[in-house]
Amino acid sequence: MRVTLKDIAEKSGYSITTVSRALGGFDDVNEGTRKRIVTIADDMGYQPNLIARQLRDRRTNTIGIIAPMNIESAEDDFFNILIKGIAHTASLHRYDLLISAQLPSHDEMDAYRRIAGGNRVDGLIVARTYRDDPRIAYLSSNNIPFVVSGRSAPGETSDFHYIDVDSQTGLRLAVEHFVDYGHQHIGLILPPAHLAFTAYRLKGYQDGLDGAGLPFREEYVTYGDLHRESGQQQAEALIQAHPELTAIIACNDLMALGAMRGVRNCGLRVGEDIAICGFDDIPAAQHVTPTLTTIYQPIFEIGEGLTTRLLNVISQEAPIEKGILLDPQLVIRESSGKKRV
Amino acid sequence: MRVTLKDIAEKSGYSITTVSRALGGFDDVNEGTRKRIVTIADDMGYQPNLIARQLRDRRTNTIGIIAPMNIESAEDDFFNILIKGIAHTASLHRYDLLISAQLPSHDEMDAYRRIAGGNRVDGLIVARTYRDDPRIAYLSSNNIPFVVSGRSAPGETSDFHYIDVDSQTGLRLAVEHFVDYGHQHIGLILPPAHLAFTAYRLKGYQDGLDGAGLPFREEYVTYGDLHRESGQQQAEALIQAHPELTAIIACNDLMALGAMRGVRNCGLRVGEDIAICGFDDIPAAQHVTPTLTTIYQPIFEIGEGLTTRLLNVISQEAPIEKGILLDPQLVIRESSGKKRV
DNA sequence: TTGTATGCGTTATCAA
DNA sequence: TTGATAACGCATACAA
Repeated sequence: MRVTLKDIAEKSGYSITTVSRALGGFDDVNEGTRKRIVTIADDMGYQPNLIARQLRDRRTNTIGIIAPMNIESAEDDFFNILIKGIAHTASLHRYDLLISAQLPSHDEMDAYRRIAGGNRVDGLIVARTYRDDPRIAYLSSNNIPFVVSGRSAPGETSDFHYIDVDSQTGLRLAVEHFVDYGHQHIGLILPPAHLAFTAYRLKGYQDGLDGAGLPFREEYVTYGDLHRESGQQQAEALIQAHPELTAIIACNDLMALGAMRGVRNCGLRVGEDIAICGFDDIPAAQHVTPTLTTIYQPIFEIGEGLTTRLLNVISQEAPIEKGILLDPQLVIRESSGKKRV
Repeated sequence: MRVTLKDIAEKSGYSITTVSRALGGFDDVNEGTRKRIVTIADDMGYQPNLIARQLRDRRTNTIGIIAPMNIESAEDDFFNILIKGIAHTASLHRYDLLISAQLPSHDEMDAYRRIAGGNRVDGLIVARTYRDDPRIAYLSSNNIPFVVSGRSAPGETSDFHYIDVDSQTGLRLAVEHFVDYGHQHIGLILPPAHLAFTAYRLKGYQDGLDGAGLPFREEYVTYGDLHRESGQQQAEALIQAHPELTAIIACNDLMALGAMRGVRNCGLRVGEDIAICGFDDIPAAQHVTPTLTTIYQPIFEIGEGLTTRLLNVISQEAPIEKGILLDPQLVIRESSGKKRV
C-alpha cells in the first residue's frame, strides 16, 4: 500500500500534524524530531498524495489544453510545437500539462466543462479560435483563467488574453511578394471558414490585390481543412479550373506542402510554373525540396508566451494589455521561383 | 464561487447524499426529486469536482507520460505521433493524459516519483527504455501500473508489459537490402549508447554484415542524438573519414534526414553516390526528396496498443504474455538509389 | 426513498 | 514544540 502521513505518524509516534509540518520544513518543529520523521519518511518511501493536496489547496498546478489528437493531426506541427512550448514553459514553473484529446465524435464543450468546470486544471489554453467561440464564452462567464492562441474574428471583441500573429498583414505581404515577382493570377487556399483567422487571411489577400490594382476573383479562393491532403486536392482543383494561375498561397504550411505535390501531379513545376507560399514556417518548410516560401510565426515562443501569460492570469498578476499581436515575417525561399519579367 | 453538492442540497432542501445519488442516476431516488434536483443542478451550472472524486475513489482516470518537450524535440515525430496515439486512445476510454515535460536540467526520477508516487495518474507510459532503466525499476518495485515502448537491453530481463519493434531484425534487413544493392561499405549512425534499443540495432547491423560475409568495422559506426543536426554531422564525419562508404543507415528518420543533407554538403548525391536508410517511417520520410528508405514501425498504433494495454493493467485484466514484439518492415524508396552491378 | 456518518490525505487554525 | 480538530468535495455503508 501507499504510504501516508498517518503511516509515518504511527511509526514515529508523532501526530499527523507534526509529521506534516516536519516534512513541510516548518521551523516550529524540534530539530531532532524533524530528523527522525524525515528519516522514517524516506525509509518508507513517502510521497505526498498530490490529489489530496490539490483538493485541500484548491489548486492543481496544472494547465490544460483540449486538442485534436487523432492520426490525421499527427503532422500538424503547429500544434505539436505549440504544445512543446507550453509543456516546456509549464515545467519551468513546476506546472504539468493535462491534455484532453478532442475526438471529432465528442462534444468539445463537454470536455471544457468537465476539465475546467471540474477543477482539474488551474487554467486553460485555447488554440485556434472559432468565429463566435463558445469555449471563450464559457470560460469567460465562469471566470476560469485562460489564454488564447489567436484572437476573435473581425468585428468581434477580443476581451481576453491572447497572442496572435497579424495574419492579415501576413497574407498581404505574401500577395505583394508574388505581385512583385510578376504574378497576376494568385490562388488562395483558406482554412475552414469557422476558424477566426480565416477571415483575417482572406482580408489580407484582398488587401494585397487591392494595393496592386488586381481584381479579386472569388473563383480563385478555396477552402481546405489545414491538412496536407486537402492542400493537394484544392491546389489540383484550382489549377485545373484556372490554368492561368501562376501562384498559390496556402494558409498553412501543411496545406502548402500538399499543394506542392498537387502542382507536380498536374505536371507542373513548383517555383517555375507555379509559385507556392505557406504560413507558419514549420521545420519542414526549410527542409522540403524546393524549400517553401512562407509566413513565419514563432510557434514555440507563442506557446511559451501563452503559458507565462496564463500563469500570470492564474496568480492574478495579469498585465493590463490583454492582447499581443505579433508582426508576421515573410520568408522567401525556393518555392517562389524567380522573378518574372 | 463554484457550485458544489452542498449548494444544491441547500437550494433543493434535500441532503447532500440524495443530491449525489440523484445526479449519479441511482434508481433508489424518487423520480420527482431526481428531476427537481437535476433541474436545480443544471440551473446552477453544477460540475462535479473531479479532484474530490479522485481523492475519494483513489483513481484519476488519467494516464501519464514524462517526455522531453524542449524546442529541440519539436521535430521528434516519433514522440509526437506516439503521444497522439496515446491521447487518442485514452480519450476513447474517457481517460485524460497528463504530460510532464522532462527538462534536461531536472532529475527525471524526481518527476516519476512526484507524478506516479503522488497519485496523479493511474498509470504511466514509459518510452525509450534505457539500459538498466531506473524508471522501470522504480515503477515495478512500487507496483505502479505502467507499460513500455521498447524493451530492456539485450541480456536484461523484460519482465513488464511492453511493445517493441524487433529492430535487430530491422537493421539486418536494411543491411541485407544495401548489400543486395551492391554496397560493401555501409556506415551506421546509432542512437545514444544509453538507450536500450541501440544495442539491438547495432547487433542487427552486425548480423547483416556477417550474413553477407562482410567485415564489421568499428570505424564505420558512430553515435548521434536522434536529432536532425547530429545526423548531418555524423554523416559528414563518416563520409570525410571514409570516402569508400556508399551507404549510411541512420537509426531514426530524423537523423537520416539530417544525413541526407550531410551527403549533399559533401558534394554528393543521395541515392546515387550514397544510399541512405532511416528508421521509423515518419511522414516526412515519404515526402522528402528523394524519398527515404526506412524501417517502418506503426507508431500511432503502438501508442494505441500501449494505452489499451496500460488500461488493462490498471484494471487488473492484463494478458499473460507481457511483451509484444512487432515485425519490422523495410520500405524501399528513392534514397536507396538503383541497384549497382 | 431519504438522511447520517465516515473517510479519502492533506494542511491550517487554534489550543495545550 | 506538539496535537486535536476541521475542512476541501465527493460517494458510500448503513440506519431510519
